[in-house]
Amino acid sequence: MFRADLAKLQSLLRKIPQGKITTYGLLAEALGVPGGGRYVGLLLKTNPEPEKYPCYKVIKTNGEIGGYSGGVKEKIRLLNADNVIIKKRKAVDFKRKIFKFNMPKD
DNA sequence: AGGTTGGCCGTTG
DNA sequence: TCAACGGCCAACC
Repeated sequence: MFRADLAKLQSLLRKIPQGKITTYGLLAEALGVPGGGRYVGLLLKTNPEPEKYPCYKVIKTNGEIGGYSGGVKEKIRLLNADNVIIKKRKAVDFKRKIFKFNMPKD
């Protein structure tokens, strides 16, 4: 289950256009695990392949950066590179940068 | 607006 | 099988 979800996770993350971001909860829903935000974080932290997909685009629902395997500072820097302004470890106007996925029901 | 508490889902030992 | 842990979330103070 772990691997399968991770694969979907990668697929979803790759759909995120530059300048946009998403949240753990949102991803969880897209994965078919509503409320499993923690699960998503777990996936990203245990099987992190930053070279394969932009996991730094994933932030918390309230706009906070959350955490990052490579360090929050790094995450913030990457987000800034994606036109996402971080202020006081929170994303500015993140609400309109959130990318909505198509719920795969499969 | 910021800190704490309990609950969510799934993994791991 | 049980208990503890997470890159979380929402409700409460």
